[in-house]
Amino acid sequence: MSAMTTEPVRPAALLRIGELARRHNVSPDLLRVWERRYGLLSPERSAGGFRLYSSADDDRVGAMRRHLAQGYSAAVAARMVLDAPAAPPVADRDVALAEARAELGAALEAFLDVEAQGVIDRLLATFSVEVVLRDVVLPYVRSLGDRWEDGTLSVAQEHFASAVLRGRLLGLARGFDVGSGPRALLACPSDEHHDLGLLCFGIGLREHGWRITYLGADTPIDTLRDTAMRLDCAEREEPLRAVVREIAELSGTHRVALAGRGASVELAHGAGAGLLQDAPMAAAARVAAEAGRA
Amino acid sequence: MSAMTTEPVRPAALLRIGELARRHNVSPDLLRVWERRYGLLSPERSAGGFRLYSSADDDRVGAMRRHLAQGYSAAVAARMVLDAPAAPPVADRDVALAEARAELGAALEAFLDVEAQGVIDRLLATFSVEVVLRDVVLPYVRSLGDRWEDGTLSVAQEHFASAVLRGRLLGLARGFDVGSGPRALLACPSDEHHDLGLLCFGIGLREHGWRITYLGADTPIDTLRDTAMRLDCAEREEPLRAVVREIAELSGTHRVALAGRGASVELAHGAGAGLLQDAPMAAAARVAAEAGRA
DNA sequence: AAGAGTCTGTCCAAGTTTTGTTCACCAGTG
DNA sequence: CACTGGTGAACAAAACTTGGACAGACTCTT
Repeated sequence: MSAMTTEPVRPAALLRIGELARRHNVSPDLLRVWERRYGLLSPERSAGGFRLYSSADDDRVGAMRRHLAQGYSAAVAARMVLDAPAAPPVADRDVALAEARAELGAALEAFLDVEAQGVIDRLLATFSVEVVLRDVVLPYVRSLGDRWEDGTLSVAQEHFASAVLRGRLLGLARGFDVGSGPRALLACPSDEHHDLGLLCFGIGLREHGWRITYLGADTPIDTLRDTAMRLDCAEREEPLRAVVREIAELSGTHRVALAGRGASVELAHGAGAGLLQDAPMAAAARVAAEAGRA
Repeated sequence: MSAMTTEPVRPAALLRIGELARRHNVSPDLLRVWERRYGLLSPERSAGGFRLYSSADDDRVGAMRRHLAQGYSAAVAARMVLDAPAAPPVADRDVALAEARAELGAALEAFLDVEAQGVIDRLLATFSVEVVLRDVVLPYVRSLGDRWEDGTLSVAQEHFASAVLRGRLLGLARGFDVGSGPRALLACPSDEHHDLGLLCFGIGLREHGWRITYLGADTPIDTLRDTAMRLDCAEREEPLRAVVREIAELSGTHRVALAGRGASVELAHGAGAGLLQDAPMAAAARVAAEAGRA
């Protein structure tokens, strides 16, 4: 598991009921009642009889809360949690991913940090990074954008969701420049602040052995040029419009590709740059394959 | 902070109980009781029977306190400390921190992701989150800003460093809304894109038991208001200027504080808001303490 | 549409455990 | 001598336990 917190080891991390309750924003009474009625939890006991919960119990409470947030009744939710270990040979992968997407959205839009992180943890434990990004994170990011334009989503919800996802993605970006593959310099142009797609693309390339230098949102074209020169990097990607002349210049010495909503065939052609029209993860795979062939 | 120039913390230096207690802001009685009940410490004795603590004991007390702050009960915390392998001692804390800061800067400015991550890993293994943020990350972020204005640093370097640090900080922000403490809603106002300081402040508050909802950079004032209403949150922070009227309005129903370079006494006063002028980590400690007293 | 039954989270009360502090009294240190 | 430390017992507050009662929201039946 790649994205652990700072806690080094915790085999014996036992929590008492108050702390577990606090961590999930739930009352201690409720935890006891879930134990009594549904057998959801089976904590050890201290010498004096206090409940001591393991991290497995902790996970179960998180799952329970997620299911409740989805609208399941407590009894059903508990049953689902308890049956879960038997279920992970998930009947249908696509269904599981779709459900996860919905859960992730529900959690993020209700500002439930812990639950959202739990969904991502579970996904990463079951599926590859590529699949998680391609089939859950990116679709959700796209829907974020759409619904933000609609006004269906508040700016705060969009910001919160972005912050949580950016944290996870940057966590996955550890070791971005390790290895000996070709190097990609990734940046969004000036005034472009939506960098999550680019970040996913970078992680995708990384999975194919590339080294990434990630500059992120709102990067002026000339600092990009300078950095491309300075690093021995051979590639770059970026989404937008009227820096065509500079891009054209740069594409003389480096391979440049445009991507994202602002990119078009004409724009790319005019700048002498490549165009990435496919989805980020697919584009990453393709680019890596092409570079390998060359 | 510790102007105890009497002794330069030689590894062989043995502390008596009063000094150890003072260093950790804990009563001597408590140290004795931790020793008797949990066997946490095993000090040597002076000829006359006084306890003499080694630096390993010193570390154990620090670890104990950290676990306690995380919500573990004393018995469990002690067991975790005793089960964990002892960390190798650090010769001189301040020197180590200064060196780490230099290393971190060098790595980031040379676009060396792995090295930078390694420095942070090492720091977090040795020091508490609060210390690392206060004495390494925040000073470096500040110098980033300064040198960016100077032109000493390229935009790319600044962007890269920000991205790496933001990733780590957001990683530390996991479980931001866990618990039952007061809730803080954190955001930078519109057009403010430097959120690292705010993020550190949030982590600091978190360490003191607050729940955080983090919206990040460039958040319009009205979405902030709506979200403050929607969550039961009682607090908020944010750095800037001509949304004074809206802030004034909001400060009627919620506690509001301004911070950062754009904040001034007049501005805060005009908006009926508080002002955080001290360093982020200190401000976090202070705010938490004040709220606790109230 | 009213009533009965169910589900679910909260509240209560009396008793126990855990944990930090206090106290009384004596001893070591400088 | 003034101050700090050692010991052990007692203490008080916080946290927890058990078992049951209970109110609000549903669902099902009549």
